[in-house]
Amino acid sequence: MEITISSQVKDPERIRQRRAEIVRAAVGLFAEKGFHRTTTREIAQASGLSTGALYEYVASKEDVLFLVCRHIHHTILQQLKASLAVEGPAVQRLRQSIQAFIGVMDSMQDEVLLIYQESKSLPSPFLHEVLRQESEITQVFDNLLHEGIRDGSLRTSPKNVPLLAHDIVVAGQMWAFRRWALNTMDFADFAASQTERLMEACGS
Amino acid sequence: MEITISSQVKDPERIRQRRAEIVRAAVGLFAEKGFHRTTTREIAQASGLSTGALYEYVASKEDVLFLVCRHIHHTILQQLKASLAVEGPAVQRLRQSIQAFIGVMDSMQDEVLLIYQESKSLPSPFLHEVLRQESEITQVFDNLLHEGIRDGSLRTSPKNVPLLAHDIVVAGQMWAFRRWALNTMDFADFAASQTERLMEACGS
Amino acid sequence: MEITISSQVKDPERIRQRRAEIVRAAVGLFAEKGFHRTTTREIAQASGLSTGALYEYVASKEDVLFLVCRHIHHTILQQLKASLAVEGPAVQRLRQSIQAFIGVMDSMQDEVLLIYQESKSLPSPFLHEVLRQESEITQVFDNLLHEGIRDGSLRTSPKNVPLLAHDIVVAGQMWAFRRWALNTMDFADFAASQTERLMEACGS
Amino acid sequence: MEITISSQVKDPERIRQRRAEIVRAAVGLFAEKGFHRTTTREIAQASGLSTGALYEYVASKEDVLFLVCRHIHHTILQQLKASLAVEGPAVQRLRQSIQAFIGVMDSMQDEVLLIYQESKSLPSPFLHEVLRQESEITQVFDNLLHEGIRDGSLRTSPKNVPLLAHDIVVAGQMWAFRRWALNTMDFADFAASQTERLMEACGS
DNA sequence: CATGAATGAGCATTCATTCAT
DNA sequence: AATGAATGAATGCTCATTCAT
Repeated sequence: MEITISSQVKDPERIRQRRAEIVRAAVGLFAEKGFHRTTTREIAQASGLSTGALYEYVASKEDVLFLVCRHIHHTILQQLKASLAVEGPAVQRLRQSIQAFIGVMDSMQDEVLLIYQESKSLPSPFLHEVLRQESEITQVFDNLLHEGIRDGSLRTSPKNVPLLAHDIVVAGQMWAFRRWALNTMDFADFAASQTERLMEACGS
Repeated sequence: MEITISSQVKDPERIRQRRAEIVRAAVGLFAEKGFHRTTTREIAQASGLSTGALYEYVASKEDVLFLVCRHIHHTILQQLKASLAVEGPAVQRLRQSIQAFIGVMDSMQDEVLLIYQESKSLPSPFLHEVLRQESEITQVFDNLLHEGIRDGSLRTSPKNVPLLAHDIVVAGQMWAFRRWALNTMDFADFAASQTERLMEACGS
Repeated sequence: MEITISSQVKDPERIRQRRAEIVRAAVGLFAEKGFHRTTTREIAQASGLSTGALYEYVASKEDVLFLVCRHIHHTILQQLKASLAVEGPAVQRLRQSIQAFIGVMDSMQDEVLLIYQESKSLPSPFLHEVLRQESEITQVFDNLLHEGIRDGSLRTSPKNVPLLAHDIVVAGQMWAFRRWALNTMDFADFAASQTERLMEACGS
Repeated sequence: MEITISSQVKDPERIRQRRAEIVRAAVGLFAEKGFHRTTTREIAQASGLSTGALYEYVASKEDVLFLVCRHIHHTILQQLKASLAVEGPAVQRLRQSIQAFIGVMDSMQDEVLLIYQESKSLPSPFLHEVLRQESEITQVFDNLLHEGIRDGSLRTSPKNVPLLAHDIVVAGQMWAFRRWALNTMDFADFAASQTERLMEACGS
């Protein structure tokens, strides 16, 4: 199910470590100069690898981009799901999750922007996997909204749910991709305003 | 104020015509394969120019990208401003503009996506100009919101205005940049839902 | 029918000239160091072209190899066919052709060796064309043999013809590909001996 | 006299076994993809060795090619010499040897082709040894021809002998290197025809 | 003004060989 | 002896830009 990136190296633990280094290095480079303007030599060097060693852990530059995108999504999803581990009516968990999500968007501005700008450079199967992961994020809110409707804590129609879920995600991500305009604004204000607006839109 | 792209050619009308061709060709190519994967040869050919002639109307590939972005913004702004030419309370003009804007986003999906994905490849002065134009779009809604507060047709605080304006723009643009997920949805439904949600958020 | 090698350049005469240069340069390099040990940079330089210019006349290194092989076969065939332009019984024209062919093998030792050693590096469609051309050479002798049988100047069975034709070709080519062993021998002796032996085998 | 390929390993029997594996693997790979397109990794893997272990039995990729060529020649010579162990006039042993040789060419088509196409990649001292072995094969026929002249079973002049010996070898090898054209022919027919023709050329 | 051939720096990727473990 | 990860020079090819005609 999960896409597997092939490696020449046998030790899985070493692969894990080196790829973590590669991703760490590449996020910085891609965020700074973009995927196409970053050379594999730069990625290798910034990862502490030789030109050739990079290709022992990855089969192409596109593989690196995919690893980067996947890592970003994993991180976001993990933090988002952690925020769900509270008791109470769905409306409360929804608010919690929106706040958590916006917080993650703040701490991962570069990464979110990167996905917006570079994922189109992914080969088709990789792109689909990345979009699937992006959908998974939206799905978290989709599920919460349905729960809220079921337990009566949210007053909105199920037919509004899918779009509302997307609105939530986009309202959070914009802190990253419209940073150039929103940087005059205090993050706390942004987070509070967006949360309130979204909660109301969801019928809280 | 406006950035001027230099040209070897004297006749301004010829420059206008040729650049229109270049932009038309480049929008298609950039949308299809991205800025970096498009070659200047392809742009020239698709514009009906020779490789060399392209460089009589433009000094670099980045110039082409800038012309493309500027043209997209001009088109959007023009259509958006046309929607303002109605009488009545601001609330009514706001609704009109939001609907118009979402309509434009639908008809310019490729172009909007293009700006999201490729504007980072612009050299700094160009990028700033493009962001200024993007702000101009937001400003349209910003102004309408302030008007609505002044004429009492909108019940919201002025301090909410900047973010609300951004929310409106992003809520429209997402039809373009999340097309991969929203394509299961009918455009009319999308437009209606977003308009309602945004109007309520604005205190209509 | 004939395979066409694509070029970015429009002027066919210029293509002809430059490719002639490329072939001339490549024959020398391939003969000296082999196809794989020759770099495209070397080919370009030896052709009086820049690295990039080479690729205006050819799409890949394999294209160069094909052009080389085709040129060699064209030259051989042309000289071989010139030798047929005599009157008289087939037996006489056969002898003439064998002598001419062996003479060509002598003057094109490097080229014949090159085809033996490098044609396997051709992509499949090119390889087939090269083998077709090689067959064309054999066919010349095949035809002469049949003529000789018909006009009674050769006493052999038609069923022997195909193999005899190959024997002739190979008996000539060996002057090139077994040069390392035959270089103790005088060319005139070689030519005379092989011609006699082949003529007898053909039933003259 | 014999060239010795150095090894890091002490035990000669182990060297023998491992090199036999290497040769077996490399023949297949070289025949399939050629010397240059085969990687040392592939050779190692196909030999059941690790990348590093390969270099304990061989000092370079060229060493492998040499071992391959030498093994091929050994096999051919051994089978050829086995065919000489009959009594009778030289003419009879010659016929026997030609038939045996052509049979070997049939069973070793890939190997013979390999030597034709790849031996030029051998470093000079190796190449000379390989050519010496090739000469040894020719020498078998050279000797038989001289014997036949001495014992009166062959009517030809000693001065024809060297070239005749080469003709025999080449006439057999062509079954391998012109396989692409001769594959329409039955092997038995080929063997019979070539044997007759060669015997006659030798004055039987 | 227009053409399109030429330039050459730049890039992703490969692979023979080495060497620490 | 064996392993397999690491090295880094080398290579085929691309493409933005220039400039002679």
